[in-house]
Amino acid sequence: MPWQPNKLEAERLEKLRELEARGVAAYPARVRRTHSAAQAIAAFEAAEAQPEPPTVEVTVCGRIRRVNIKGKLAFMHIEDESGRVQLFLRINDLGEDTYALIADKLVDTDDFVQATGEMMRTRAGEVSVLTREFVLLAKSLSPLPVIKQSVLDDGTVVEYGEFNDKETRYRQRYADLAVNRSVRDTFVKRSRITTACRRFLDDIGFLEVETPVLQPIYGGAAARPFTTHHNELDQQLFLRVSFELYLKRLLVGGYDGVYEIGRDFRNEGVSFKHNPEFTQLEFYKAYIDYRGVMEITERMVAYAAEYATGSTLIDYHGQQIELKPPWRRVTMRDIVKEHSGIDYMDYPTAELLEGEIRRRGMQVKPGLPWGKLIEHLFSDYAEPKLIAPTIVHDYPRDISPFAKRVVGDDLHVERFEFYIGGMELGNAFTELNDPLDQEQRFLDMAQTFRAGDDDETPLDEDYLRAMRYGMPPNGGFGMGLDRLAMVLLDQPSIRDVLLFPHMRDLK
RNA sequence: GGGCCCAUGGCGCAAUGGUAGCGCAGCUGACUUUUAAUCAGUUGGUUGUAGGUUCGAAUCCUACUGGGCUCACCA
Repeated sequence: MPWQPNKLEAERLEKLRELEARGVAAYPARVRRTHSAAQAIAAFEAAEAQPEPPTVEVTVCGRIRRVNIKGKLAFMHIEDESGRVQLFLRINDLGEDTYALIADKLVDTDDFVQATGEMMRTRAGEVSVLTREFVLLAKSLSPLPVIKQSVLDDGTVVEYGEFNDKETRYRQRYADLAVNRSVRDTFVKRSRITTACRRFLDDIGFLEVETPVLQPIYGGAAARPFTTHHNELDQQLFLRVSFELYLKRLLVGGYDGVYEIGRDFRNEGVSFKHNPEFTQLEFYKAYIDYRGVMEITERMVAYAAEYATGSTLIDYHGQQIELKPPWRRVTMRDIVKEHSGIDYMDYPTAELLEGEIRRRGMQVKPGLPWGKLIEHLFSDYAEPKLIAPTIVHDYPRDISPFAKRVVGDDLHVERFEFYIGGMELGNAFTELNDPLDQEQRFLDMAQTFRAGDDDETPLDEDYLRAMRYGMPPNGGFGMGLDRLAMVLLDQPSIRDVLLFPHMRDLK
């Protein structure tokens, strides 16, 4: 659909024509910046503190956020990533032609400009650029939503007006970012969370790797995939649902510790904590078991919190949560018993457990495997209560095809998930490295699938071959980085930590 | 996919079946230290789309589209 300028846009187009008529380039190629807004102010304040303050000459660039024309004098605030700085613009300093661009309002809020001059302080005390040269860098044709700000004496910024329509903000994130400072901050912090995890793992000897996104056989998680097709090879491909099987092949290859941070794709429901593509962090480390993974997990999450927010004490949905290790560790059996009153070991088959669940009035799909029933009990009764960071370990074997059995316990495997703020953030195991056991698990899962559980886990022969060459014992870990960001940054929806969340087509 | 709620100028909102208004932004004018600048004047709407009820619909009904919350599946 071609652009249909609205009234405000038509006015700006008219200004664009007038600029052209006056020989002013609206989108010049040359630009020069000596200081960011924050640097310009800092440099002036440093100079000011000296006994004989030197002059501070700057060229700053940014987007105009406020214009106040007072006859032959004008003020502007321009904003770059570092913050805002005021321009002090007088007809005497700029000359009539340049000043006319401002006085005739050919330059608007939202335009990008460049200003050169000496730093000074206005009568009201605001550090400003006494602008001598004023250059339009980029004309804005569509006005952004207007939010006025006032700064109180204590430095708090009060905003008047808002741009708060969630749909428009998600669909036009660029506008959301341009207008809402706090949104910009959120994504800076999210980036720092990723950096922190990467740095933490690098520092303890992990190797960052990249594995295929397009996979002929998907696996590693119980999830429905997106399918695609390679035309030239005439090959059906799946977008990965996890990295697990490729990363563990690398341990066979001889690396002791590998991790990947990247996108997983799951063709399932969308909700406040599910997006069709999401960022996953997985690592696998040889010669440790899930106890070792627990330790890494606690330290990594605490490190990320500290690095991104400055503290391991976070505020999530009004609750204070301390992330400093050690975290509570509790078995699945104990946590389910604690919150539901059911000791599922008293009901060691699916039939018995389903009967007990129904007796207590819970709705549950008939014919679920034992482990799935336990998961339901857990997520209904226990999960929402796990606000403080909690490691829940020793999962039912029949829902965990890649984890080793707990020694002397046929029904449980060495697996844990960890919960913060009542939300699952990650999943980890002592990884299965017995190729024959693994093959049997694949076959069992296929059986379950045929029995009606619709999360297919296809048999990956190549993965089994890799394992037959010998895989070192290892601990593995997967975590949704988006969810970690939600918790650390106190955001209510995964869409608030995704720059471009998935949205339905507009028809 | 089910349930509930929402959709009105660029943005934020009003109008309880009877003339679609307000603030900000915009536009015109005044103003050489303002800062949510101020003062005077002023433009802009087929009320998400398509039907229906009614003398009359932003308002009531139906369907559709998009969004939010929630339940189910999942990380």
